Amino acid sequence: MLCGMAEKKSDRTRASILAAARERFGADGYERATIRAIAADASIDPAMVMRYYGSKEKLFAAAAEFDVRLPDLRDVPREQAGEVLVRHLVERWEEDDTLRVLLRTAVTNEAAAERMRQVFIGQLTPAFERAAMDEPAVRAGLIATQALGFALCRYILAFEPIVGLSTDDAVAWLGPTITRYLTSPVPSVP
Amino acid sequence: MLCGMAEKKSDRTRASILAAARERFGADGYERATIRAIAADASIDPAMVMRYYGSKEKLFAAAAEFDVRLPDLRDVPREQAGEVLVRHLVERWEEDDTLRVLLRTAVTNEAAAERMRQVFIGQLTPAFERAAMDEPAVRAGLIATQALGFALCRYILAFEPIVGLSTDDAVAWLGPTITRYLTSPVPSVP
DNA sequence: GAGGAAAGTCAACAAGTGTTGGCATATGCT
DNA sequence: AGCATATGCCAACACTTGTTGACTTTCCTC
Repeated sequence: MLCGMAEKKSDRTRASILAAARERFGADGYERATIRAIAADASIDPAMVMRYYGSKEKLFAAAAEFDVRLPDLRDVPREQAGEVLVRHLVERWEEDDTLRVLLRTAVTNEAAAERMRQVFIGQLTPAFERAAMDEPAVRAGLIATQALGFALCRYILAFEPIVGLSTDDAVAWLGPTITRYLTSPVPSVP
Repeated sequence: MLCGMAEKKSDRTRASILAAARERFGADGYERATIRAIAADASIDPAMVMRYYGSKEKLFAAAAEFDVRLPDLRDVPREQAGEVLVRHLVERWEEDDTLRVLLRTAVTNEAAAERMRQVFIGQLTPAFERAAMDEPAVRAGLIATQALGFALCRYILAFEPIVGLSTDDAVAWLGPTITRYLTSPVPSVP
């Protein structure tokens, strides 16, 4: 078999290591997710993990690679922007566990926290800037508080009333909040 | 010195251990906060920590002892309830680092997560029940998402736009959200 | 002051961590 | 075939962790 092909053997194990890493990091956090456990999940020797990714930190960096893939908010009217954004975020959260990895680890790992800042401030702020909003950074931050708080309570802390919400329920509750953070004039504090 | 007095020597070191533990747990999370580091902060031998608290888990349990001390919401009109609650929570957060300890650790430590559930669902829900609200658990959960998300972004992840908010700013922005979660009729999802 | 408990120190253990180098195996090319 | 390279496993390392037991010092009571 001539190996210009994409399907090399090593690529498969590389990928299975990454999958196992994501699961473990997401379930246990950075410190408690051990290389040995990840290797066991991938049915492989711990040394292989080092061979392929160099170190635990680099493996984590690979596992936490992420892009929010924001929808273009200029297409939707301001009053629906909140609901569109919430639905996008919740669905994104549900389909991809990378965000859960990031959330679990960002609390104790500075590199993960930095990436979180990049994603939620660094990607949201310019998007709002393009939509010609005032105070785009503050609005991005506020939306991050509600979105991350929801994810924290739903996926990490498992608050029953929040876990029990359907996607539609969540959108119906959170949508207006996000809309207000997007559209409300900056409150003047006396 | 007759030792019926309250000021025994051991009580002081006990307290200094607890203070150091709170700081370390709050700054580093459960796993990275080592007994040795806590002991060093308290200028004491690691063995003393075990002598006084038995184990790391018990020390953590002592350090995470906490009560929200909710204000009585029956006194305030519904329209201001959100602002009152937010102001109370933010101030509580600012004055006492126990909540930060809890937040940092709850993400990886199941015992801390359980306590978080007790505090935010177990204490908030019955308070709303007493105030004769419908769906008290869901409302408690939603308020928890916004409150915890705010704390996460402000104290743990250090999102600059959120760190920069004054207490009054925070109340002005979050107050209406909490009020809506308290008062809005349950959205009907088709 | 003598006796005894309380408070603190020291060194060590057993277990688990990330990480490394050497050695076997298999795989693909000529 | 035979060689070279990629892939994988094993055993060990250096280190840190929570935890323990024996020893010394300090302090209070008699």
